[in-house]
Amino acid sequence: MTPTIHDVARRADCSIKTVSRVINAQPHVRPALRERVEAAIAATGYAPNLNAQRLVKKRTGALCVLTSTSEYYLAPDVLASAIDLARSSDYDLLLHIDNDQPSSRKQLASLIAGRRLDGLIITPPCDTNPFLTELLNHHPLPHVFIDPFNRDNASPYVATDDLVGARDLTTHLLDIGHRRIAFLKGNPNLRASVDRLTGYTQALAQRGIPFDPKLAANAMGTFEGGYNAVRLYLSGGTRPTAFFCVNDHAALGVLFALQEMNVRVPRDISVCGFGNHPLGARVFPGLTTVHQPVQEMITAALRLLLSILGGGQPASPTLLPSALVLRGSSGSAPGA
Amino acid sequence: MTPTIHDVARRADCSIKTVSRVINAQPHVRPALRERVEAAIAATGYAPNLNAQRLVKKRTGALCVLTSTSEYYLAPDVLASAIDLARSSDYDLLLHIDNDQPSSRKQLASLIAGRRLDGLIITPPCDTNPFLTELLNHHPLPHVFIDPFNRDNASPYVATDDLVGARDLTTHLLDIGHRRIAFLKGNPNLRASVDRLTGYTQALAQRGIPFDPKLAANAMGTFEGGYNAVRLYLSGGTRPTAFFCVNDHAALGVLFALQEMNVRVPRDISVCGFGNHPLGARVFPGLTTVHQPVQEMITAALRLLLSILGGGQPASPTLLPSALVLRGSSGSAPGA
DNA sequence: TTATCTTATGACAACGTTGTCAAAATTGTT
DNA sequence: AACAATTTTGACAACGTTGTCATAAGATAA
Repeated sequence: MTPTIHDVARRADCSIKTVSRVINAQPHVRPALRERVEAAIAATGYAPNLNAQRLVKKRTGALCVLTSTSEYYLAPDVLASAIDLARSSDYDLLLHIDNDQPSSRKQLASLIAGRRLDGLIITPPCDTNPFLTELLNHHPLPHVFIDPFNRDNASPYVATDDLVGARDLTTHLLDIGHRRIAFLKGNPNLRASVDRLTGYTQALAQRGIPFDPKLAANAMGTFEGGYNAVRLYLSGGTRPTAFFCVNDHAALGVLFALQEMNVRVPRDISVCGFGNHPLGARVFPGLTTVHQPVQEMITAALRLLLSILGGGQPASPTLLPSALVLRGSSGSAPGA
Repeated sequence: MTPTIHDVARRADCSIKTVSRVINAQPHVRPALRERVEAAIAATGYAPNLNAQRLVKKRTGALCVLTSTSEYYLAPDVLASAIDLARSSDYDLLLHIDNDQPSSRKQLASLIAGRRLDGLIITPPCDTNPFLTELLNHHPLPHVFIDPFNRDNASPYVATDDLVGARDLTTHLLDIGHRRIAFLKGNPNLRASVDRLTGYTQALAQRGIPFDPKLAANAMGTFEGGYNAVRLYLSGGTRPTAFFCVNDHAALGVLFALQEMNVRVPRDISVCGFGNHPLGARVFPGLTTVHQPVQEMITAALRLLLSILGGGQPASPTLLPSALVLRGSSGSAPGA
């Protein structure tokens, strides 16, 4: 039988309450007794029963990261630090993949309406899922957004400065002689997509280069989208000298298509992505991109959530900086 | 205040036990009363308190996938089906990234010795982590291995038939004319690494081609390992006509190095990986590889674990088939 | 020493479920 | 109609903690 607090108390010849005090590092236990209890804990191999604690403390002890399969690269190593952080605050970190399918909805409802969570971290594009909004309306739950579409929202959030990142990268391309830079747009329901496009146009405007709508095509932010966009572009008349893609997935599609068509990158055409997905460092040539601190965003969001749960004040939104990552896929414009 | 079973009972004018019966779909409730209770549940928005249930049922309600950051591609979409499956059996699926660092160890100990889990799924190379073994020795916990190093182990496991996969791919390379096929080895503590090498040598043997130890170099199963191995090989005398890498990570490193050195793939040298990591479909040329059904392995392992927890018999080990995935990175041997 | 204040300790009732078992209600049998 | 057999229902004690509050034990002051 696994030992309970009673076994420890009996062994240390004291009350269960005293053991409880020792476990929870509470004051009002004399050193001698404290030691006796600690010895008893060690001897019995006692560990407090989580469910009993949670029951009386009225906490579920679970937080959840709500994510869609598509947008972020949430591989375990990215999550590791968040899992770590959560556990050190005595929370389990769950993961829910919200694909808006019936089964996913049902489970989401069971999580939220079933009061199985203490808090929620919502990554895009889940923040624009009306089913979720509805659910949260009826069943209030502390939550934090990552990169939400609507920043005027009352809920706290963490985001990257996509606009500046995109502007900087575009400016860099202009600096190395590019004048015809195509922008491959993404999902317009994502804050990041919109901001990146804005950053692109702002950079052009700063150099007095008119925005040419023909240079802004839709790639849906997917590999296939990027791939198809290139096929379309290169069959047309004037080529761009660079493709700036709303994210790395699209950029990899572009790269693939160009290499397939024997277009030399970056000699003939430069390719840039956004996000600094690990894949970008594995393809040849390495993908020039903008680093988006996904891991930092998640841990920042979790920290925010924990501070809310801890009764802290509703911390102010955080904007994390992005940073250029220059690799082989970009270079001077042909003839520049 | 969130409603409890008492609120429902009061409203339905019956005992809490009856409500409990209805919740748990147990017999011995007359239809009329059952309906009244259901109405009361709907009216109050009642959902049972998980911790109370788990406390009395003596379950933690948590399973954990133990993974190392390196070996498998456990992105959320791969985990999605397992998370789904777990939740439909009323378990939370946790994730622990075991990097054998002090902090990771501490948390692993807290999970296992603290009896915070009902079961464990262990992915390689965690199965060879002595700290874990020790921990499980002292604190027995139902667990299932994925691709364990030692298959004679008493614990049930799920694995892929790496040997056959590697043999098939090697045979394919032989079929299209390759004779000097380099094999880039991986972590010798991984069952998969060993089996893949064996598959390679078996295929050679079947065709009467002697195994040349010079053609078997160590790439550690990493991108950098593959990259460095190529640099080493190509500076030497006779080139291989194909590189068969223990996994896709190494293969991507090989591909990168070759492209950097202007070696044409597959015209000059073919490159193959193992695992069918999503990256392999995103690079140009697409990576020829062997599909390893990671998602199926995880769900199979979970199903096994659930059946054990459900008191089923210790189901027999499962070997899932692998399958060739031929893409652009492999082709006929030069001059063949 | 005695009165007073502070600090330690423990009894006992929560927390919200499910399991056990006895009692009540219903059904079937003669 | 009376009795037995069955089904339905509920009272109450678990489960293993923490919080409340009363009391016991020390420390301090006179």
